[in-house]
Amino acid sequence: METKDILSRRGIAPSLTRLKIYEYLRAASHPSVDEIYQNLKEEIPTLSKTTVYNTLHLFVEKDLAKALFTDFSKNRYDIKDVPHAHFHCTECDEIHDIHEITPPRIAEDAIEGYLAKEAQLTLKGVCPRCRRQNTNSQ
Amino acid sequence: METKDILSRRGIAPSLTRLKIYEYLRAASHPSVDEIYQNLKEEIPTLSKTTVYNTLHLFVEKDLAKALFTDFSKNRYDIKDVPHAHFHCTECDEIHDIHEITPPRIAEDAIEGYLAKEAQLTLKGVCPRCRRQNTNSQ
DNA sequence: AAATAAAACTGTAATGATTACAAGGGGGTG
DNA sequence: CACCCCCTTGTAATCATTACAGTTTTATTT
Ligand SMILES: [Mn+2]
Ligand SMILES: [Mn+2]
Ligand SMILES: [Zn+2]
Ligand SMILES: [Zn+2]
Repeated sequence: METKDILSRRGIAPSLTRLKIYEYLRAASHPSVDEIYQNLKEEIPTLSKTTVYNTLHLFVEKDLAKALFTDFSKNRYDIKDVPHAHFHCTECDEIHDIHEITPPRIAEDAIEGYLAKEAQLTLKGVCPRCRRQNTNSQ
Repeated sequence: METKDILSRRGIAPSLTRLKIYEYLRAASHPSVDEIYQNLKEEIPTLSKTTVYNTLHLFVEKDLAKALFTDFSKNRYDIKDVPHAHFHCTECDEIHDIHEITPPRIAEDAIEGYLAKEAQLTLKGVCPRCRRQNTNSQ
């Protein structure tokens, strides 16, 4: 399906800016607002960072994207897609998709009294590349 | 075990400030830096917010506490204790412990190439109190 | 095609969390 | 008492995010 249609079907007008932000988010790996902004402003020189914020908020509201849970100070975003876990490398701060492990599927009423909508599973540790570098430099 | 000993055995000098911060963190529910600061400065009028930051960083480094993964702008902290999941209410922004569900126990080498150290499982939705309020106000 | 209204986008300023850094202070050791 | 270490403090700088008002673009109506 075309990006244009993905946005339209969620009631989002498919402006050029929104298409580009959506496609960047889809292709990149859990980018921050600033990463999106820095990269797209080459193509769209008039782009404003506020627009990136606005657009991501819109995507999250319309359930096209989600903000990742992290413990560093800037948010990362991800396309809503097949469920998967995330691995947060504490050395390089990259976030990798882990499809071998999935967050448990929680029914909305699984926890007495609560209304559960979404589950995120995040692992923390050292990624393959950083492990290799550590070994080599010893 | 006394708080003093808990700190000492990790190689942390048990100063009054550190004891109080540790005990606040233990008793409170996933406080932010500012919450800890605001509450403790009644008892310790000379307390500096920098000290709260320093102390929490130290606790995390020494594996006494951990920073929670969230998608809002200020970090929340938790005592390292029995594994449990967290529920993040999108209405009131409170974080509740969920002991009925636990993050999967991941072996260090569970994912090919990675070194996994820790797993956090976070649910998102509406907490019981906010659900009741929503119903009442309709 | 001009007029109008709605929506999208921009730039700047304000806010808030976090970090950087340099200096103050207090207790133990010689 | 002098010295040192490390805990603590206060201020300034940095960075992410939000608030907001104004401008541009797009769609709709006349
Ligand atoms: Mn992902
Ligand atoms: Mn907890
Ligand atoms: Zn890495
Ligand atoms: Zn709530």
